[in-house]
Amino acid sequence: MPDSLRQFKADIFQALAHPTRIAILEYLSQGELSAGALIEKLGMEQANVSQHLAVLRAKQIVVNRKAGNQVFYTVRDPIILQVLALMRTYFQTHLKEALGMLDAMESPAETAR
Amino acid sequence: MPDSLRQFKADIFQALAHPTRIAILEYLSQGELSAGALIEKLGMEQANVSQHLAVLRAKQIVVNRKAGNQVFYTVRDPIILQVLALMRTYFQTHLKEALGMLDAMESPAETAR
DNA sequence: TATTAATATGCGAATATAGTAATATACTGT
DNA sequence: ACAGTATATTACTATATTCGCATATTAATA
Repeated sequence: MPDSLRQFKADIFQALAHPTRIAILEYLSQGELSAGALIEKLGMEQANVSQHLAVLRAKQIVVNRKAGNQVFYTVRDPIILQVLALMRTYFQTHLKEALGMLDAMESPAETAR
Repeated sequence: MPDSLRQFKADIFQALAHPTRIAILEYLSQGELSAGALIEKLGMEQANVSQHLAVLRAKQIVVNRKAGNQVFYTVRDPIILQVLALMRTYFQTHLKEALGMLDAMESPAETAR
């Protein structure tokens, strides 16, 4: 497989490699949402969410539809949602290590005894 | 879902977000390989490959086994390979756009006519 | 114990990404 | 045309990633 095709895949993964963008896709997995609805659900700055949406748009992971004042987003290909679902499984399998990492970050005092 | 868990997923995606690391995982999907074998197959600098292996190790996507002089790597959880397989499907579905992007990058003269 | 082979690590430069604040654009209703 | 709402873009700063080079580590062998 030529490197350019691997670059394509890597670019998709790169687009998924941010907690906010994962959150966006998880919300969109339930169906179409407007940018404003996403901003509200995420509780984040408008500009910031808009930039993350731009990243997802650039890689064509989401598509948008303008309706008057608003812009509605959907996940273009459900395969992306399958990937996220697989990652959920992966996460559950390795929950222990994951929590270990989190513990180590959040309560370093406990790890030292 | 708490953001910390999304961060965990994002970190995994981040680890996958490089063509060299994708290549490494694709080679390892066929079975265990030594670092040296990977370096040879990839045709890249030893230090560079080793660094990419370190990224995959840090996220526990691969595990290593020392055998004397050599270090053998394997993909720890086949779910990761399923994710890559899904991405292959995704890629095939969107091959046209992907090739469009590549064309645009590689032969800008054609796009301007 | 010195030498070589296999692999990993540290460092610096170049580039990419993320967040914030400010501004721009597009549409709606008056 | 004007004001207001929804969304996108730009500019800037801080931080992270990647690569090449040099060096360190570990094991095998002379």
